[in-house]
Amino acid sequence: MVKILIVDDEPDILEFLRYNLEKEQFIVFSAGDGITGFQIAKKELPDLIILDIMMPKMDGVELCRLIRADDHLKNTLITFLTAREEEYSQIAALDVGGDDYITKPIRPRVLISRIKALLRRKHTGSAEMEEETWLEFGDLRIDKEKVMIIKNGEQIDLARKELELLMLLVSKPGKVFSREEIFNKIWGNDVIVGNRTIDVHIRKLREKIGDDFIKTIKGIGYKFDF
Amino acid sequence: MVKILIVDDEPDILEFLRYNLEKEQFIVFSAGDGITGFQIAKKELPDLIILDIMMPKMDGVELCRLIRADDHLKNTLITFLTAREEEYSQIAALDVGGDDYITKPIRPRVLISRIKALLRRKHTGSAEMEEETWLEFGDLRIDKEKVMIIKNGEQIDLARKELELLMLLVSKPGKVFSREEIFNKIWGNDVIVGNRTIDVHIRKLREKIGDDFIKTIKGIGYKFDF
DNA sequence: CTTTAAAATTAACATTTAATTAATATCGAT
DNA sequence: ATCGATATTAATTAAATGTTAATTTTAAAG
Repeated sequence: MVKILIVDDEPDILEFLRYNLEKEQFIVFSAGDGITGFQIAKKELPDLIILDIMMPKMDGVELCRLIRADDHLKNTLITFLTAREEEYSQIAALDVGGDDYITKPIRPRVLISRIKALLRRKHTGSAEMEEETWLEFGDLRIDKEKVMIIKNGEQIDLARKELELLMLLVSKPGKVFSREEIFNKIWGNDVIVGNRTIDVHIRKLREKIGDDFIKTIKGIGYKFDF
Repeated sequence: MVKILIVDDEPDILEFLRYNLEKEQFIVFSAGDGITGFQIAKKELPDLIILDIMMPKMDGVELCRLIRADDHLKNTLITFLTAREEEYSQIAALDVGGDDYITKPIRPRVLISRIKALLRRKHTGSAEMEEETWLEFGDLRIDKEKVMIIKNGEQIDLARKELELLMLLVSKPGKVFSREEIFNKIWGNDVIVGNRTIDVHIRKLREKIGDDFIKTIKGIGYKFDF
């Protein structure tokens, strides 16, 4: 029986997670703040702890440090919950010893499959490291390794430049990339291509992944929006 | 005469499966929901039941539990149908006592060969889910351990480089291997060969195993696709 | 140590298609 | 309404890959 502890200050989220996890036969504990969470963790020794990053009193990162410093808990799996925007927190989270992070809004299927992947990884020891090479945004999955996307369950191949462009935009969701920046990163400073080239690639991408993801900021550039 | 029961809420899928199974001389029953499915199963005692995981009223996993709990049906073979995405369902499905699962979109050749393999396994009475050391892609079987290829039941001899190349691609189905990567893994960093060498080997492979399996991603590399 | 057949590689040429350009239309701010 | 920026579509280009056959290498057999 796998025990999971959830630490989050929002009751709605606690309830939502509890419901979805219990449906999958996990044993769920929950706490509304980091201090309580730490106490429960020490008592129950869960297999996995899901931590909200933003919390009053003690935030997730802080609690994670505590857990990693505790002899009985140091090997416990930790998954962070973060709002999509806080990408810096995500980095901090993994720095401080998190095993994974999940962005809000939480999608049950993603949540469950990530958790199971984590647990499996721990079980099988290590080296296997079934690295998830894909990113998921709503009904869009971007699989870099397979050079394709899955949109509504349908597989679509990308061309090289399309993939490069998409990965660039996706590397910082929400950030606006200027045309100049895109040229430099994808073509390099020296290569000279006409100024409609980017537009055409953007168009092909939109055709494949849908119009909603890539937004034009006129006079400035493009951004991947989600 | 082998009897197969299909339970799926999508009429299109039912019809598609029925067509393909009857073509193979199976006797086919079908039901549009779990409850009806269970009734038919008790009456007809099929050899194999194909269950869609996602269904209204009673989902496939639930029905599977029922079947496994029923004295007359508990040994019936069960194959799940899952969308490619629902990785976790697949795990749940096998947990709950499924014998196999097939991902949508369903490929007739794969379907039939999997079903036959299942039936064969049951007949030969090997009680335990013997670990399959081979990979089956439609009518192509690749046995990694025995290092041999069987196409349409006929063994194909591959030359050494051909085999190495195929094994490399198959080691991560779907992953795109760059030419550089292929060179490094098969020839080694130091050996220098002309740049059409890989193409020629790819061509010979395609000649032997069929054109559909190895896909070119221009500008990036090749992938084993199925 | 040849001989021989298969395999691997190279070379020459053909074909494919992603990437780019070009031409024209549309948009959006002022 | 105008102008600069972006969108769209189709045509073109250039690079990558496909194909075939000839050549070289390898390995096995005599």
